[in-house]
Amino acid sequence: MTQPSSTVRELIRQHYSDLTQSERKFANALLENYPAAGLASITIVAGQTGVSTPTIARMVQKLGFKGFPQFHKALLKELQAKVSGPTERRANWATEAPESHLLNRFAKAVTQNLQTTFSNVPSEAFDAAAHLLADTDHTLFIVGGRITHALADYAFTHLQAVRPRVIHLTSSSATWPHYLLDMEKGDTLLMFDIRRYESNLLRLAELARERGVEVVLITDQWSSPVAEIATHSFNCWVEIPSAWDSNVSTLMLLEALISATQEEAWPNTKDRYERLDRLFEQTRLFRKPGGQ
Amino acid sequence: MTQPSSTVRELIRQHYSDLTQSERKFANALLENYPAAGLASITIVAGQTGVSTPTIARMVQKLGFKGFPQFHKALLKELQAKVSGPTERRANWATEAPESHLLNRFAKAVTQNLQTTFSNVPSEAFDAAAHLLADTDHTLFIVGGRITHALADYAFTHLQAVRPRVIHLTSSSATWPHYLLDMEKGDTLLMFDIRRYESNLLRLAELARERGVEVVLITDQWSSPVAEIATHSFNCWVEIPSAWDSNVSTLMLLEALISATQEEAWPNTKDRYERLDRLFEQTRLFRKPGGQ
DNA sequence: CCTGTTCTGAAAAAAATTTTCCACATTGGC
DNA sequence: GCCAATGTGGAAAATTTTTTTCAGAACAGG
Repeated sequence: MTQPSSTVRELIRQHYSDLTQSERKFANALLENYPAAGLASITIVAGQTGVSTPTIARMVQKLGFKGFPQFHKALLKELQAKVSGPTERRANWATEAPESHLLNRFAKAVTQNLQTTFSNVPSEAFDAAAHLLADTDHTLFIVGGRITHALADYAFTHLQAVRPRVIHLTSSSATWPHYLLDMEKGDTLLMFDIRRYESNLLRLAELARERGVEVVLITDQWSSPVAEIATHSFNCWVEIPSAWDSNVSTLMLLEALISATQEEAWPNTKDRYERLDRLFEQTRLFRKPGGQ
Repeated sequence: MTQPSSTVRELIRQHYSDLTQSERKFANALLENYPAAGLASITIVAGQTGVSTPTIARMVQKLGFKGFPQFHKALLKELQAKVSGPTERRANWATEAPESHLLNRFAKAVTQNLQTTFSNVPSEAFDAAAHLLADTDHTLFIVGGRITHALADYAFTHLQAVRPRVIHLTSSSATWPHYLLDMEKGDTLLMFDIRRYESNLLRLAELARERGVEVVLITDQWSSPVAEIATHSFNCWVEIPSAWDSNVSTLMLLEALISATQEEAWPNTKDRYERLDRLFEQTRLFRKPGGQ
């Protein structure tokens, strides 16, 4: 029996791991268009999702409802409570929180940043940079600054899964000379430098350049001084109403780059991914995936 | 025939004078609880209003619908449009690259994720979580998984600037017992766990909980098992057309949380920020900012 | 008080929706 | 590569919903 306190949304999350592929298809559709996507008849709902009616029927039973009508009723009750509850206006995209809530202000700023960042990425440079990152004939070095260290770490984790010969320069610049020693012509250095730009990153870039290393730079909208010597550099809009900078757009660009790199290197990467999966399986560090 | 532009609400106003007493009873009930009161079956709707089914059927025909099902569909469409409405404007924000370019496909997916994530954040839980993170009377522990380690790192770097008593649990779970030793009732543990969920994180959360530690969880749309014991948990939409998951929305939620934390702790934080600035100045690790 | 009109809801008929059953397809293990 | 187990959708059966019909109630006006 469905507990009175739990919303359908919660029920879906609770039972998500029990759901089959087709059932998840509906679950996702519903969560993305909640609750409207579940309020039509089971026939229509199934048609919109692209699955059969029995699939929907089975799924709502898994959630604990006796049948689709009961599920329908539950959704409706939630909708009723929501509308009559606080104030109706959920006009803008956001939570039920008022316009002035930090969440909404934040959403606005971040969206703006993403949009500007995207419309300023030159696609040829992007493709070229992805090509460099996918070049397994040479070594790829990654380095970040004080804040961007975490981004470099993220890039390293993913790129290491995609290709061999990836090296993460630890944040302590004292060790950098050791890495420089191993850099060769044709290697690539992926750098992150957003304000306050760090002088030792500039020094590192200069020395790498002298060795014939290609430098790919991800920086903010004002451009780090490294941009002048980088092979490719990308600007990310980072300003938010706060004392520090947002790295959401930076991460998005990075992920897009990783994705492009992966696409380019796919034939090799696929095998690598599967091996990685098996290794994780063996070390039993991870449970079976909850997701698909 | 129902005009495509007019809402049911408008139709009711237009035809109100044609309606009989019983019909108005339903019209009022619907307007007061719009649109939920009209989205159940005609039988239920009639029952709730205290009139008979033929009355409802006659009325929706007066409004211009062919039958109740068509009326139902119109209401549903309005609801759907309302939710997805203002955000739909993804316009032509993108680079000069063609629609099919990876950059644009990526932008689309990420935007969708951000939007869905945002509209699923419960603002009370958000505020409550920020309150926990800002509580300097207790220690704040931060931990992430294999991929989310970078996010935990990012959170640590920022929160450490905001407040004292922040501890980052290194990714090696072998050392976690040491940290558990120091956890006390009222402390907070900020966790990141996206699929594939890691069983040692669940164990850690359980042990922390036993010690009376508040657990704030940031997870994906399918929810880590930790969610069941967490004090507050937040779902981030992470799916992109790729073999791995995007953490853009995760980072956004994290940054929003940090921002809220900072706002809450500001009187104390301000001084802390200024001291940090002076320290950086002294160690000369950083140049003067290039930005504003 | 009667009559004609309008309104209303019970009940039957019609039209759907939902559920059940079963065969086919797909997946994962050996 | 085969077999068992599981997942999926078509189609019929069961159920519910919607519509229609129609008889009686309410009301206004004479």
